[in-house]
Amino acid sequence: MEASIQQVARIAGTTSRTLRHYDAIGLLPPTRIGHQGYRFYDRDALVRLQQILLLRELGLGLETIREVLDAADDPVPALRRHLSWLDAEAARLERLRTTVERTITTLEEGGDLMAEEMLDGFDHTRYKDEVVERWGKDAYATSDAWWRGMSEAERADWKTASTTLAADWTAAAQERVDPASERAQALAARHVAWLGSIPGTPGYGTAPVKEYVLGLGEMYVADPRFAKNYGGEQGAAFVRDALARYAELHL
Amino acid sequence: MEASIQQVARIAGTTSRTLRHYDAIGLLPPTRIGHQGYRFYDRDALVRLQQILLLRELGLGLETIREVLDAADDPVPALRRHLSWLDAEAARLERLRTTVERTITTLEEGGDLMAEEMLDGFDHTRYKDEVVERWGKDAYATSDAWWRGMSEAERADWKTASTTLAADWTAAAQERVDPASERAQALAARHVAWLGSIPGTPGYGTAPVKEYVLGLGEMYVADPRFAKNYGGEQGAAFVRDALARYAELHL
DNA sequence: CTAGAAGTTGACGTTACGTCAAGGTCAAGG
DNA sequence: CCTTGACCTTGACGTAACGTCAACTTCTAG
Repeated sequence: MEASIQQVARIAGTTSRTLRHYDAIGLLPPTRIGHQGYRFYDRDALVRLQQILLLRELGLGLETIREVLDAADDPVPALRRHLSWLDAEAARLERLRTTVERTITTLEEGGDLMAEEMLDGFDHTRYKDEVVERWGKDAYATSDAWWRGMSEAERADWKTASTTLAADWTAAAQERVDPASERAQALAARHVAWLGSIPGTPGYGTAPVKEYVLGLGEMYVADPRFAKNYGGEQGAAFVRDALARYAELHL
Repeated sequence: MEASIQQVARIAGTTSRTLRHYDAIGLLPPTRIGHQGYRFYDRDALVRLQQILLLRELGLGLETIREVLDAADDPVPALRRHLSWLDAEAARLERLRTTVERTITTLEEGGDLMAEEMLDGFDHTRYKDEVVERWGKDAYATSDAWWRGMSEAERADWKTASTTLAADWTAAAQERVDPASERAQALAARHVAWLGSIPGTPGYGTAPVKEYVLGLGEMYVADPRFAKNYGGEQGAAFVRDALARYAELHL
């Protein structure tokens, strides 16, 4: 039993264009090609098409589908991989959601789009809840007061310094420097000194508390808002590793 | 203060290619272009770039970003729209997850990829839990026994009949027929008769129970596994409406 | 003066088709 | 026999947001 391209498309609930596409990429060649060039499909082809469409609905790419079907492989491992991909995507969306909501809140409280950026170097304010929970209300209140007490010019200077630091981190990370190298450790020293200059930091006046530094490092990696200051997740991981080593040796 | 394309890219944590792209699509033209064709950006451009990147991280498209920034519009509505898009995406992923898991289960229980398709017309087995809960263990057991008792040939015939019915529904839906029209109601009659021919269906022997038919209609729409048999959500909604009307008038 | 770093403009590749465009094939009806 | 209409064909462009050469020019430091 043979069917034309249009008939097959209707039966399977897709379009003739899709079938031509699958032919073009070699995923589903027609059973027979008439002297006029018309494509004809038999029952086996229809079965394969159904499998393709099934897998496609699960969200797999055509290339993956081809591998699964052609290898006559057990499709379960591929499906499991796909499952974890779905999970990763869901997690990403959830993070986006959180960020968007936070941005909306910021805007509605009177901030402009840049208000978020302006605080880039001043991580605490954006993590009020976490900071309060982990380091106490006083730490937050102190640094908050310090921040609010600065003049515009002072803030600008301070921001420049922190931006420069972040840029240097990013550059080092992009050059794939070893976190244990002198260069990275020098940056870590600057970073720690910078942290120590912020009133409210645990250990302010002497040197920041080791656990505080380690915790910050993790936060840089875990949260995209921080991570982006250091060149994404990779960069943040580099910062975290360098800071961790520095903290172990010197704090 | 001016900076070259490369410098700006590093500061903002992006690439020069991206900046050229933004120039090309008119999203962020450079402040000045040197006699050599080099692009130079000033502080304002950098601010705009930061805003662009911020919005981009939230998942907005460049076109949307342009609208938000150029209209000097309140970005909150756009962000809210984006938020609901994110929600829809999350829901979609969740559905996919469920389906993939179900497929894995099916495969591990010894079914092949087609086992899922083979049961297309025989909805009950795929909804064992729901069916049992709503219509009782007996209904499920009866229809299951009936299905297993058929020969391959009988199943093939039966499948053909149900496939044809689904195809007819799909065609009618695509032609935007009115669910109350004669054609749609004739299909509904066939559908109800078909349901009535399945042992285990509530009302088997006489006519299917009205609530059962209505419930099925909702399930067709709600679950993509059913919906696809009738040409997607739109098609399933058509089937549901036609069935609902038929059930009200005749059951 | 010359290497190397950085800049430029094309242009193709990516995903899975949708959507014309231009034209050949086939069955039915006048 | 001719037309109409349905169905088929092969291109080829468009999509989102750049990555990645390629080929060439310009700037900067030794």
